[in-house]
Amino acid sequence: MLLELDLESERPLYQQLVNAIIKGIATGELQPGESLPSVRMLAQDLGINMHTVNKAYHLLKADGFLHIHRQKGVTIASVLPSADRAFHEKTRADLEPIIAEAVSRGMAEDNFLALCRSLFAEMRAKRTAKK
Amino acid sequence: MLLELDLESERPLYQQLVNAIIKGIATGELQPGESLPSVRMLAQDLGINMHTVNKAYHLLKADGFLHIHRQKGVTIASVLPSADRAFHEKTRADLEPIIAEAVSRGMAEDNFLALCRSLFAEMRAKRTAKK
Amino acid sequence: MLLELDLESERPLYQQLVNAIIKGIATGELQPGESLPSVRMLAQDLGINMHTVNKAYHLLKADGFLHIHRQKGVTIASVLPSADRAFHEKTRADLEPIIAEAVSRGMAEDNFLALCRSLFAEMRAKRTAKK
Amino acid sequence: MLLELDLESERPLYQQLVNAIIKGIATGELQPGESLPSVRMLAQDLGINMHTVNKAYHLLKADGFLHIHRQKGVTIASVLPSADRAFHEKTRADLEPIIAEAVSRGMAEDNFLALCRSLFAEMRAKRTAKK
DNA sequence: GTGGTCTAGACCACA
DNA sequence: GTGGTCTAGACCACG
Repeated sequence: MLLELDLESERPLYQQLVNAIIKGIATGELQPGESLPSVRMLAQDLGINMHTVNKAYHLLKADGFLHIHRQKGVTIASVLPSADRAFHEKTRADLEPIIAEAVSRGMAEDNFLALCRSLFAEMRAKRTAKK
Repeated sequence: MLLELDLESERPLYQQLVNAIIKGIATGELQPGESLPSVRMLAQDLGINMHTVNKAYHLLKADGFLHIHRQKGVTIASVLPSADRAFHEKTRADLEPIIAEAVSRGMAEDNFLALCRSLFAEMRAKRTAKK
Repeated sequence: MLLELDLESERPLYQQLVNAIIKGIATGELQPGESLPSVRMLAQDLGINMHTVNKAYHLLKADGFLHIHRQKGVTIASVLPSADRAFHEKTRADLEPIIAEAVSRGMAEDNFLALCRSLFAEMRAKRTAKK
Repeated sequence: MLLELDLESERPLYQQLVNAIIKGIATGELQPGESLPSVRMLAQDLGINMHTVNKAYHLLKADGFLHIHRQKGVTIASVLPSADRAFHEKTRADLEPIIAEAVSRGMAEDNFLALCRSLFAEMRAKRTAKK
């Protein structure tokens, strides 16, 4: 899997890593049960510090996306976390300011929904390409 | 307009302020051309630091949502910024990790779109109520 | 509040800190809403590294015992977490090996319960002494 | 005796093994004087490293639960260690953080004691069933 | 070789 | 001055 970090971004590196891995899961590039590089390996590959990778891994572990074994290393959870109520609320809170700005700028609801659909389609595209 | 800040939130206060004002515009609570409290007034009302309000105002000015006159004070722009290409790309970038997580958690696309629609409806609701 | 860390112990320093703070809450030495020293201050007082204190604080935050504000610093939660089902199960899992060894060594159930009661009494003692 | 190890657990395998064997003694599944599988056998059965089993056995030997003879193999001690003063203190130290958290979370002392009793009962249950 | 822990020290965002 | 982030490098437990 190809990971690209933007060292210039305001978004913390560990957050970018978290997003990249979740995206990898969404697109099927990372399959449940699959192994991830060790913290040190990935850190070296990305040219960042071990602890930064470690933090990303632990956040994903806390959310149930990863399993971390002391010896076997890190793997994608075989059973991924579900879209529970807490996730719905978090998503709603995240979307609100985005949609508020879209409305303020006069973006049509249909355009916004089309944008969402295209992103969903993008995830699916890689997923099926994989098969 | 009623502003609610969450001092416990991880989101910076100035960011919450920006979001709240944009939401106010989206719901019609804040009309184009309308005046906003002075930096000092709002800071006092909210019990926060003047610099925090200032930062929020200037970010909104940079985005074209506000005009800041040395004499006349702060007003909502009479012509709001449009949903230009840059905004589309920013929105796309913001939505990507959200949608990636939704997909990873097995949330159906329709559920996600329904959530977006309900947020749009919420904005509209206040808008028409206002009329 | 007096914190004592055992640098020789196998138990990680951050874990000892977590335990000490929870004990402080149990005995009433630390009251809900009360402020805790900043990570740097406490680290200096204890002669340990800032990150170690930080880790302890974040674990306690994750469990709902602490609030961490970017500016105001760290405070004991005003509403402490409850003894929910997850806590019961964790406690049961923690107690099992302890009780198994007690049984193996022929310790009478009553003696064990008396030991528990004395520990409860100890917490209460400081609590009422405080009042 | 059936041994179940949780490879995903944070608890080291050797520690789980120690606990499992002590629990076996507590429930009577393992009787004083009884033979245990050799290090190699058990390691193979459990699919774990020989050194891990070895470490568990030696810890139990140090506590007086096991005898290790070069020829006769490994057996449960015919005279089990007693609940001496050192054990009382260790138990007290182990219980303290657990009880502190229970108190902090507002768990009633009676509930906690009931939990302990149920665990004692569990051990006894298997013991009598065995007879 | 893996992650876990701890240290030391730096720069930044926030208010 | 607060916590947040990141780096660099060390030693240890585990298997």
